[in-house]
Amino acid sequence: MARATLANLPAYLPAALRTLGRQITCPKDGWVFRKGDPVQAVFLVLNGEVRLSRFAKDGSEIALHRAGGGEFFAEAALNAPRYHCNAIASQPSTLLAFPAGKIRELLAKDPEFAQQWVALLARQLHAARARLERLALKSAAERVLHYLHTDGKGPRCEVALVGSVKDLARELGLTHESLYRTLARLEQDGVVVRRDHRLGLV
Amino acid sequence: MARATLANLPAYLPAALRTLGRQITCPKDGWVFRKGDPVQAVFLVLNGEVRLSRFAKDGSEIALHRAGGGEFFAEAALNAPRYHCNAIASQPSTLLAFPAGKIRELLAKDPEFAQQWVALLARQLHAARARLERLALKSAAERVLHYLHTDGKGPRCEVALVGSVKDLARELGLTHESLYRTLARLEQDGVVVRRDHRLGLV
DNA sequence: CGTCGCATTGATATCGCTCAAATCCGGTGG
DNA sequence: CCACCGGATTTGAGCGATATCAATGCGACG
Repeated sequence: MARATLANLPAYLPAALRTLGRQITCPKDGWVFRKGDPVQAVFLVLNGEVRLSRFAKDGSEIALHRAGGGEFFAEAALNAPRYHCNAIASQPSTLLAFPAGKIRELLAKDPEFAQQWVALLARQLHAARARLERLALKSAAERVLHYLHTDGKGPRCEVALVGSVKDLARELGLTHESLYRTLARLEQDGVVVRRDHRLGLV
Repeated sequence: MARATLANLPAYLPAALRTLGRQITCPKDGWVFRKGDPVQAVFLVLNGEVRLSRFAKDGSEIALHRAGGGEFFAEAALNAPRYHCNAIASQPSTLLAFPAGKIRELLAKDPEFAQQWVALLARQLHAARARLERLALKSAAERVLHYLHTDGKGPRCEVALVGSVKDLARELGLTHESLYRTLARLEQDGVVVRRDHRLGLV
């Protein structure tokens, strides 16, 4: 039952939303919504991963965003009548769906919620801009170092390589072969270190 | 005097902010704020460009974001006590500074403003993700066509080339030489047309 | 009239992409 | 327990598109 998920809820989830989410599960490659569907909800990923994407005319899929555990997605849909991209689970996932109408109502009536929601959007915007700046870099090594500087934790700018290196390659807009070679060269040059499933500077 | 800038204010600027901004000018390479400074304001670029950056240990500057005319920056600072990056003018710039305290107050007390602010952030997030999708494309021609499809108006997907082509090149993550060649080839192949200062399909 | 920045085109170099192959590893089923 | 399989990882070779460097023309502006 839904209450069992309360333990998994992220700390930054606005209090007003804690009882509003309807839990849904999605198998790998299952569709959460499709481009053009009427907007009904905003989502929070509890487990798994959902990718937002569009399909080019040649059939190739272009990812706009990947939302992992603890992340919202489709927040920007609040002002739109229809979704403008597809949401597909990259892994078996459990989500919380928050009715868009309720959220609009809260924004209008609950100042505290509005502040929390603004903070949430600002965080996402910040992350998107960092990624944008990263993709504008021309060399693979620059992108890796930019990633460490913006997403790394602690003095060593360490990041956990949670999935496969191929996933990181997608995040950086590189082929996995290029990323392997770049990581090998950076490590050989003493710029980064890989240990266990962590990557850091020095 | 500050009132003279009212004509330049973007249409999407929430009404509550129109009298709140303090205009400041910044020379090229002038600092707007530094990492660690207490957060005092959120900014809107009227003219010029401001880059948000950090400095790596080796002294190299890593850009997190560049904000151009009509764009806000440091909106995410509303929730933080101190700025977490540097803001430096890449060109001589004029900005509007909105006191962070006032904005927090408005968010708490003015539901209409809160909704407008949320809509503003959502629009920016949407635009950022569209650009992300574009930068993930590998070929210059694909990026140009994606730009026309997403930002173009009307059946011909026409866009006005407001600034220099160099500016568009930067937006697309290309050198201006590559963009010139790509546009020439696309036009020669009958895919796009350039007339006056407009670019469109067919 | 000189200077400056944008526009345009040419020549060359470079870096990442593509195709290819070998190895490793975990899981699965016999 | 072992054979097998699929996916991730890693390295190699070559190509091609874009970056880079360079040169010229052009218009604006002082």
